[in-house]
Amino acid sequence: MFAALSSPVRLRILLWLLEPRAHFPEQQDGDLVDDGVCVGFITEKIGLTQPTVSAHMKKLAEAELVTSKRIGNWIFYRPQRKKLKILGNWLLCAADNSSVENSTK
Amino acid sequence: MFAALSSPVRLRILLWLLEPRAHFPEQQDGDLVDDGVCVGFITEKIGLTQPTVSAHMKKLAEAELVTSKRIGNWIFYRPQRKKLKILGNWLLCAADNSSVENSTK
DNA sequence: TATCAATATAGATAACTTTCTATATAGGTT
DNA sequence: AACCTATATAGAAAGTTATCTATATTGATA
Repeated sequence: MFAALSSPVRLRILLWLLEPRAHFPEQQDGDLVDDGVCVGFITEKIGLTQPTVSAHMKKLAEAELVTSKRIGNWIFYRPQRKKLKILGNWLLCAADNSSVENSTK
Repeated sequence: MFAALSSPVRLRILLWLLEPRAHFPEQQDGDLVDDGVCVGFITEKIGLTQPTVSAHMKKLAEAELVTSKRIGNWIFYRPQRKKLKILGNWLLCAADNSSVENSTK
């Protein structure tokens, strides 16, 4: 998870996905919030090639920070807010020294 | 910060530093909690060479996840709990950002 | 069925990271 | 001062990651 977040490109994309209406135009075939953002929009905004973006999205998905959903030709990526909250709480917990030594990573 | 945490070795070390009494023997010249843990202890426990550990500690320090303090010959590393809390809260905040949240927990 | 459009996969290359060995530095001790 | 001990820095080799171009896959459409 930290590895997935450690790339500035991926972190930027994830933050965009968390507030899709602030960063992307409306989509015809899928709702920005309910369905996610299509790869084409992300590719255009980040300014890298489409295969590179695909690879980044794969890593975010493997870390379960996003989920994907196909509608027609498009694949929509949506952030997994629950996962981010778990990570946030885990950090707070670790910072407070609450003798939790889990290694479920 | 995420880059610093993305190495399993560094994450492990940081978690040890957060609970030093659970993971290290007492030190003569510095208190495990108040002063931090010396590089020698960390090196022995992680099973890498001393220069490698030094490099890892440098990265953690550059990310301000630890601070260092010299006492005599030793350098003691102590975790920056405040920084971890800031990161944890930032993640929680980012996760909550957008308006609509489907509660499929 | 042939074609198109959106995304994924494969493979190559460059850049970065991790680790090591050897050596330097800085503080303490004799 | 000379030496010892703990940690840092330098430099090289190996492993990993990011990026590209070219191609494959998958679903929609004419």
